[in-house]
This record gives sequence, structure tokens and C-alpha cells, in this order.
Amino acid sequence: MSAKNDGAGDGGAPSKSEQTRALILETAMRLFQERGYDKTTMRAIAKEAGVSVGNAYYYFDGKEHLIQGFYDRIAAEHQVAVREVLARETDLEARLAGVLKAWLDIATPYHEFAVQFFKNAADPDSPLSPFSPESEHARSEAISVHRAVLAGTKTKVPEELRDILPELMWLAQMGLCLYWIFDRTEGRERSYRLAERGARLTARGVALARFRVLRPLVRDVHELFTEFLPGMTKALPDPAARRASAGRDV
Amino acid sequence: MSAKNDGAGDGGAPSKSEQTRALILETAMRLFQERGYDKTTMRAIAKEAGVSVGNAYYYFDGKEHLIQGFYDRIAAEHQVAVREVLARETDLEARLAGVLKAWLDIATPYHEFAVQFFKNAADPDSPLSPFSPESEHARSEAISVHRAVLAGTKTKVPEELRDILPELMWLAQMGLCLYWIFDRTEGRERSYRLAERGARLTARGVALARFRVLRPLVRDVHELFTEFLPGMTKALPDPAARRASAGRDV
DNA sequence: TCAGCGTTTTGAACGCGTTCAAGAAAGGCT
DNA sequence: AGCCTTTCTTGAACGCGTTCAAAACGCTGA
Repeated sequence: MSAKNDGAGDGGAPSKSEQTRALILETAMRLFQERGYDKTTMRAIAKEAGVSVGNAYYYFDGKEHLIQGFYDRIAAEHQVAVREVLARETDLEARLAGVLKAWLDIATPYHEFAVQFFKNAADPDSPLSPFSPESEHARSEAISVHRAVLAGTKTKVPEELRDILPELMWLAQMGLCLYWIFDRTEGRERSYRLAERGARLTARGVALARFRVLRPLVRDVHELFTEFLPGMTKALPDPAARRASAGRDV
Repeated sequence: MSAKNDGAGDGGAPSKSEQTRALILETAMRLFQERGYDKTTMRAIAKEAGVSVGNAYYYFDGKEHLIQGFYDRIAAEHQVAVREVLARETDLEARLAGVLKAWLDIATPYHEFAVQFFKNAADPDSPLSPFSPESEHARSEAISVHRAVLAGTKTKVPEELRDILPELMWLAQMGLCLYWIFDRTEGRERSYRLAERGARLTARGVALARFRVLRPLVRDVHELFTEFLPGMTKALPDPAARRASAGRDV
């Protein structure tokens, strides 16, 4: 690991080591934005921050860990933006679209090194992956946002979907993020449209889920995601318990 | 680029340079499997193949390009396996599940460096990304498989879904692949279950898509994917044309 | 046979991320 | 004050992917 003690809370003055850590992180983020991730060397970061290379490695486990700062920054800004949207809108579709578009707005300046984010996301062993135990906190906060999206609307959400839908919507958001990374259109136009359309599709899907004909489909979706979403590293629960919680097969 | 001439077809004896290229590729793949991707150095590959490092770079643009061999191998084996499955099964669900499970079967030995595959997939600029122009051929072949899955079943596929469904199913397959990469369960148990459940869900969804209530939803799905799936690098078509082809807006 | 020319091969050198043994500072404790 | 322990800092050194100027090879035509 890195970065030893320093709880330091928020009240007291930042300790020396906290300052150094912050200095390195901020320098790195600045250089990343100025020159791009690949062209920013650890030596350059250290030099610019006025420390030694080794010192950067004392506080951070590696170069890629320095982008965690962007994660946090985006997440924080998004939380704020989301509050506004959810205070304003009452319609499910509008709320979801607002949340997604707010994310796109905020993430725009970082599109260049979003690829780097994603390369981390791709590695199940990386603590920077959004699925990693280390990201638990950020992940559950992001999911809470979608819980709030649902909670504040009058749309009736079917029982069976209520508990998994937020996670599903978060997953969809990850999908949008992926699309956005690949999106090369002017102003990420297509990503915005995808956000709109995705929100509409979701809202309609939820509204339609009440219908009789769709019961089996809804149950399938429910089963699929209760079984496969959480804790992919855990072993399968024993089949008996699984069957009991899922209703009869086929 | 790399690898100069050598069309050499398939009839004639392989030219010297073709042999060298193949030698390097095979050596690399062997070492990757023996030691893992990261622990296999370019120097080791070159030494083992009896050539110089520079020579490897003459034939391949970089280390990561050497994993293309695995892509091709998996794709080829899958094609064969798929033929059997599709000859045997007639039910849509069984066909789809068979195709997906065949992929899992074949990919199993390569699970270790699948992460590396995915890191490439994550980079829109990498020619190894499944979305890149360079992968066009492999991609369209994979999509054709799903076209065959649909073609051989008696399930009525709604007009609006017919042309996009294969691409959608391919996308779902990519999703399964992603899940599989993260899957740490014994024997990738969960991935297999996901394949089964996903196939069932898809089959049921298609069957239900005929119902009246679902028309708007189906249309949404259709619009979403006709608009957003192909050519993400192309500019948006002009709004007028888009509206005309999509029917009235909400 | 040999000169000319494109193709293939070489390996030293470069730049980078990362490590580590060693030392400097900062804080206790008596 | 002096000593010991923990925390922080250093920069040379390592290993790797990659590049490149130069050499070797193989062929063609005279």
C-alpha cells in the first residue's frame, strides 16, 4: 500500500505529508490535462512538484493511481449537479435523462484521458476498476443517485424491479460512459442523444412492466440481475436456496 | 504498418518472411500461455524464436499485436463449434445458448490473458479493439453467426427487430465476454449460467415483442440501435432524414 | 560475375515506470 | 540533552517496450 497515516480529519490543519500528497496529486492532474496522460512522465510530475520520483511512489502505488483524483472530482461535481436536477424534475424520464446528461456535461473536460479510466476498468484486479472492492464506496454512492431518481417520481415501480433497478440503471450508466469514450462526434452529440433515448426507453420499460404479458420477462430480468450483479467474486449460492428465492423454473 | 508484401495466397509454399512471421507469432503465443502476458518479454520471445527483438517489431507493430493470434484462433474454433450447434438445435433459446456456451468452452484456456484482450478493447484507437475498422471482418463474421441463429428458428421475429437483432445479440455476447473476464468462480460457472439465462431472456423478449402493448418499446429499441450502433465515428445524419426514418417524436 | 536495389535482420540505445537501499526529518521517551 | 523509532525523501539502478541506423541477404538484369 501507500500513504501511511494521516487521518487528520477535516478540522485540523493538513499535516505535512497530507500537503505533499496533495501537491503531487494536483501537479499530476494539471500535467495530465496540459499534456495528456501518456506524455506526462512520472519524472516530470516529480520535478514540477519539486519532489523526487521515489516520493511520488511513496504516496501513490503507481502512475495510474494518480487518475483517481479525476474519478473523485467528477463524482463530487456530479452529486451536486444531480441534486439540482432531482429537485427540479418529477418525471422519471426527465430525471434519469437529467442525471445522465449532467454526467456527460461534467465529464466533458476529461474525455481525453477517459480511455485511461477505462483501461483500468478493464482490469478486474485493479483497485481502480469500478467493480473493485476498493471502489465500493464510490459505486454505492453512484447507485444511490439512481435510487433517488426512482424515489422522487410518481411512476409505479413493480415490486420485483424495485430493488434491482438502481443497480441496473447504474450499469446502464456505465454503458453510456463506454459509448461516450468511443464517441468521436462533435460535442459528443451522439452520447447526449443516447442518454435521452436510453432514459426514455427505461421509463417506458418500467411503465410497461406492470402488464400481465410481461410478468415472465420481468421475472427473468429480476432473476438474472439478482443472481449475477452482486459479488461476482463470491461462489454461487447453493441451488436449493436459489430455486426457493426465484420461483419455479421455466 | 508492419509486414510488407507476401500475399502468397494459400496454394504456394510459404515464403521465408511468412515463415519468420509465423514463427514469431507462434513462439509468442506459446510463451504467453506458459508464462502469462506480462511476464513474457519481447526479448524472451525473440530469443526463443531465434531472431532479434527488432525483427519482431518488423513484423508486428507492438507486443499487444501478438495477441491477435488468439483472437483469430478463438474465432476460427468458434465458427466450427457453432456449425454443429446450429445443425442440432432448432429452438431459438437453445441455439443462442449453444452459441454462447460454445464460445465460453473455447475461450476457457485463454481466460488468463483475456484481461489483455479487454484492455485493447478499451482503447478506441487501438486496431485490436472489436469496434475498430481493422476488426471489421472478424466483427461482421461474428454478427453473421447470430444472423444464422435467427434464420434457422421458427420463432417469428418482428419486422422492426429483424435487421438489428443480430448486432444486438453480438453486443450482448460482448457483454457476456466482459462478465466472463471478471468471473472468478470455479469453472466460470456463473458465466455459463449467465449465458443460459441471457439466451432465455432474449428468446422470450423476441417472442413477446409481437404484442400490442410493446409496440412503442420495440420501436424505441429499434431507433436506439439503428441510430447508435453502426459507425460511431460517423457524423450524425441530418435531423430531417432522421425524423423521417424514425416516425413522429413523442 | 557483379552492381544495384528492395527486403529482412540486427542489436545498441532511448525513454519510461518502477524499485530499493540508504539517508534525512520529525517525534517521542528518559 | 541524547537516543531510538517511525515517517518521509532521495536518486541511482533495473527491466521493459520500442526505435533506428546500419548491416546482411536475396534477387534481377547486364
